[in-house]
Amino acid sequence: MDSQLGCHWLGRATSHSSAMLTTEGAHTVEHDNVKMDTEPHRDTETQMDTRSKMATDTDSKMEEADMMKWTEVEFEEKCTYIVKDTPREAGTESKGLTRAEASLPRNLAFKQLADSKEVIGVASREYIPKGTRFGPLVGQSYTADSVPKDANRKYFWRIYSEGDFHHFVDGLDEERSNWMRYVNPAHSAGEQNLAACQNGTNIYFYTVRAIPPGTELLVWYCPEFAHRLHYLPSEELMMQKLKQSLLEAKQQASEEHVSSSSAPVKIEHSVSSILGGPTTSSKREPSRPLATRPRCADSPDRPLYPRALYPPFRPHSHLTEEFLSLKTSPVQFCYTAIRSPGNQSSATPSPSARSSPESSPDGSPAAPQPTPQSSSFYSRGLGPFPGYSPPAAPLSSPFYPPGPHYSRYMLPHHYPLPGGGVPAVGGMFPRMYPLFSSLLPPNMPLLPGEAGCRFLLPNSSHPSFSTHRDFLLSATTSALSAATTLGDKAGPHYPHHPYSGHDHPHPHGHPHAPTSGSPTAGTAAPSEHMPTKPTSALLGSASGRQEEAMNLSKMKRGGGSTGYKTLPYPLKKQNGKIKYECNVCSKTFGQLSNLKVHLRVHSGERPFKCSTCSKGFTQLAHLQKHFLVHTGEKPHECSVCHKRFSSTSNLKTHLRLHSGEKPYSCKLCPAKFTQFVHLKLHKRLHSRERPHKCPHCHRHYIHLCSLRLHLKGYCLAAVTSSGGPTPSPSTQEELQRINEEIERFDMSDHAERLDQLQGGVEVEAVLEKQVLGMLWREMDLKTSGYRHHKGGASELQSTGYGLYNSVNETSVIKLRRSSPLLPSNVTIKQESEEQA
DNA sequence: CTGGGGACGGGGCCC
DNA sequence: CGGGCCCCGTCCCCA
Repeated sequence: MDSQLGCHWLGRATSHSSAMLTTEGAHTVEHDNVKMDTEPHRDTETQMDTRSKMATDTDSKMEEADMMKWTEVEFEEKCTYIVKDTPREAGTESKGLTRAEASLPRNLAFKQLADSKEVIGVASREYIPKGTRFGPLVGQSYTADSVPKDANRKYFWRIYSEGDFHHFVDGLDEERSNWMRYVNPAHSAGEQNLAACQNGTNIYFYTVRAIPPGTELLVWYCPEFAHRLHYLPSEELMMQKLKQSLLEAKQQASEEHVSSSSAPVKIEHSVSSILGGPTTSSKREPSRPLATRPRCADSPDRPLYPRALYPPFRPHSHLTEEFLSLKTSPVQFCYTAIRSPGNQSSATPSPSARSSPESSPDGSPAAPQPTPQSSSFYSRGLGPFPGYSPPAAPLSSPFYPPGPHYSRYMLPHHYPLPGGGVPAVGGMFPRMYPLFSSLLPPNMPLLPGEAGCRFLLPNSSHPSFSTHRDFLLSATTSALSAATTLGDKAGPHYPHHPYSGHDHPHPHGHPHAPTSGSPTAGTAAPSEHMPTKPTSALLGSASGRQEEAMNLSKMKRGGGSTGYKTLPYPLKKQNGKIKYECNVCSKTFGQLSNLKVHLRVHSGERPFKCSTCSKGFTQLAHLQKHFLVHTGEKPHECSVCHKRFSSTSNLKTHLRLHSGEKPYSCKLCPAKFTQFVHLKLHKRLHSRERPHKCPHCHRHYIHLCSLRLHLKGYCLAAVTSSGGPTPSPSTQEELQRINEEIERFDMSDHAERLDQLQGGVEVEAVLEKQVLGMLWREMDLKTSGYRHHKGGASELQSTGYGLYNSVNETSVIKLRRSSPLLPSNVTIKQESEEQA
């Protein structure tokens, strides 16, 4: 399908095809990284040229600047999308997946080495909008006292509470962690597409830019996070320092340098070491802002390197040289560095986790590295998902994550934390140690229309960095103050997100409740400042157009809504209770809110507008659903065939294909359909002109013979008007069935032929017997009392009209034999049957 | 014409 | 009270 083409490359996860792709990607990566590493400030141009032609610098910078001002609180509150981990299900182990691997959300894919299951990174399988939250990071919790002395701390994350160390989250054990352990760190602003934040006691990764399909996720601290860690706000600055340190290391370690062509070494580098300088960890460490490092009682002799990456303790390895020389593709470099023996991912340090649990804390040598061409993405849980071909490689073929991964796909920023998130604990801040192992840049071109989502530009000279300090809002900085600041700075181009109306700054700087789920509450909402149409940050970003940041609710009001607590007309009371009745269609609703929403149907008000396609919707939920069209998200998966759908309705319809349920049946023929629309279309077949109208009732027939049959005692109106006893309801029902059967016959070719035959009364008698005989047969089949009736159809068949069987054989009509209105022939049939 | 799917509108209900 | 979720229904398109 054409729809699959866009992302096809990612789905081609076979070693062959993916190798080709990876190779191509490697070149790009190399190219970008060469420039990035040598001339970091030019990376912006490179990436802009290759990926973001549609994005204007202004838009990107604005988005970047805004995002980089966000505090962790803002990240949490303004989060637009929430992607939960794939729920753990029984049998996952049998698929050879670790818990960490199995937890990968459906819209992500592991980057793997083709010849092993070694996970070396995480990439997007599809477009991921800016403002998407992943997480929380899962791992084993250790208090300072409970940490094993010999613990491998490469995956340690420190959770802070009110500035003090609270506990560790250890992602080492792949059976006790989640996929986030595999995410590589960004080493430049241009690469960064995730920002790590601690919300409450959990660590989340937020997308800080729209992520095109096939882009590796690369995480870095959010500004506030970095600030708390006393880290450099820009990873590029960090990288510069790293490179400087590596240069020093190279000089100092030239004698003990390990050839890059020799057996690869499992090289890991922690942020700490990077900062401190990799020459020697112990030597450089003092230069690092140790004061920022949380005091860890359990690591007296060695600082924590929770997610070490580059060779922190082996700064003289080939990795360093390669990194410095930039002669080797970063991809290759990455593979070389992280390759570990065996295929078990648990033993394989991915660039994100890039530290093998089995590896020594200081990075022991690893197995020979594969070529970069041998790496591949493999998508798990692909199935027949549009845009992603199920990987043919055995690595991934059996992986079909269960159920929707987007159970709370889109949540308002104020929504409670999903995924069992621990309730936020005020004042708890994370300490993060993102990895530096992967030099893979987001090398995939942007998708059309998403250019505006570009948040970070790979340019350290970007204002977002030059003003970075300004972003370092205190942990207690309220969204209000931040938003106000942003609003003042960003003005109408502030990159709002879909729900941003709630707490985004007003374009004119009007403060409002920052986190209120009810945007209107406490808002003066001067109409002159209220945009007439709501927009969504998400939508706006996806569209590439920067529309005014605005409050959805305000917009609704400004857009002509009936207003807050008011309706344009008084409500009536019924039995002392307010009757929420629509003054247009008189529909009543149980709640005022429902009525108000309903009134938009009549007013035409569509306050929720998609800034991508400008479509308007009456409800935000509809807009949210609609936006899946642009993102390509299909959160609902068929449990049988794993096909994915954007809506539950469509999934439900699809499930009928598996269950065989066809709830929409034609009353005029045996046809049944899974969708109502199909029945409607089908019914048109029955809508032929019917010139033969019954003089007593509404029925009319195509063929005269059918009318004659109908008039032969089966017209309820005629029976009633004839002075006879009023038929009982059950009898009326039976008559109805008979007439339906007559109508079916009327639709058949047999009626056509019979009409042409003009056989008169004799033929009609046969017809009657045949029609009713079919009814009997149906009933008898149901009751297992059927005995072949020699009349009816068989007789018709003998006269050349037996094809009618095909219709009646499947009739569901049942006729009670005791009906007083039954024709005599039916009675005879009954008797004969009972006598037999 | 049928079957299947995508997209969307609308309302009920819960939080 | 509004937001969000869920559901049903409808229309349209395409094979």
